[in-house]
Amino acid sequence: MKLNTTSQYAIRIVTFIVQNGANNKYTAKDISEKLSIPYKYMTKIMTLLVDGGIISSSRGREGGYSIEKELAIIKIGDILEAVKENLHQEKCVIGNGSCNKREKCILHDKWITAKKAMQEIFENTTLEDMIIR
Amino acid sequence: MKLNTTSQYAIRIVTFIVQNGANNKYTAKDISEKLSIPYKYMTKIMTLLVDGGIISSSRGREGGYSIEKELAIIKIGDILEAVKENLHQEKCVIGNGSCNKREKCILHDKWITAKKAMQEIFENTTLEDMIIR
DNA sequence: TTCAAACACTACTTAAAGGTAGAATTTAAA
DNA sequence: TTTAAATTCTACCTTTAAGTAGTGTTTGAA
Ligand code: SF4
Ligand code: SF4
Repeated sequence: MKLNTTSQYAIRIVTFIVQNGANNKYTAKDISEKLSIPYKYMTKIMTLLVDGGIISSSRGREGGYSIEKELAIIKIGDILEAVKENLHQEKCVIGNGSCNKREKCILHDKWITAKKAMQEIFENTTLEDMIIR
Repeated sequence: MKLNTTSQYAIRIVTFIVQNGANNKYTAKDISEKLSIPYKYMTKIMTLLVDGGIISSSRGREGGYSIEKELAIIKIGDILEAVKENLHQEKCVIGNGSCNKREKCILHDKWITAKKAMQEIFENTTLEDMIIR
């Protein structure tokens, strides 16, 4: 029961930047060393985050990554979307497709509760919320 | 955010048997057709469930699978354990290893809530609970 | 006692995720 | 204007999960 590695890395990377000052510039080398994420793998993820509008990058000497958007408008879910984690899985883990509005198993309500709790995190937590002061 | 395919199949298989009468015998062919799970893949999972003590099997003509244990003592978590799903992941998805009792991020309490809800399902739901009457 | 119907075992193939390598491009300091 | 430091692009390798194939073993009805 887990997010895939890419998603976990993505969250850690963004969190790291937010925590250390979102507007500062961080090089790929710096981030990969600090977070112990393989350099090449990390840069691949960075490109996804840049394409997804989460992170802004500047190339060349003195270049690096930063976050220029308002932290309050970027949500955890946006990060996951940028790295293509499938957030809105329709079928429940137990679902065989045969259950519906009328017939549901006893797990249903419990399951929905757990699912909601997860999605609440992804959809309502912004980067602003994640700063430890 | 999901259980792996093997685990999902396992839950569906056991649920199917429970739902249609746990003490009856079901052949691999029957189950794989009814649930649309590849035959060979399914039998592999069945062996895990048999080894894990969830399912009992009888070979030969008139053989098949059934559940002879008390349904009330088998938990969803037991099924997942039998197919080797990693249930007790220590690190949280955001965790970088640096957080601890004293320092925790704002997500922590929400995260623990969601995690607990999941584990509650796995550890407290028995097969008995899953019967739709 | 035969033999077909069932599960079990071993080994392989395919697909997807995770990870690596190297060259191309961009940039600004020297 | 050179050059080193940075991101980006394309292609490949490795590992793990998912799925397939074939053979062996067990069992009970005929
Ligand atoms: S009733 Fe709800 S919990 Fe049960 S299998 Fe269907 S979707 Fe899943
Ligand atoms: S404080 Fe809690 S939620 Fe935040 S990273 Fe650490 S374990 Fe995860």
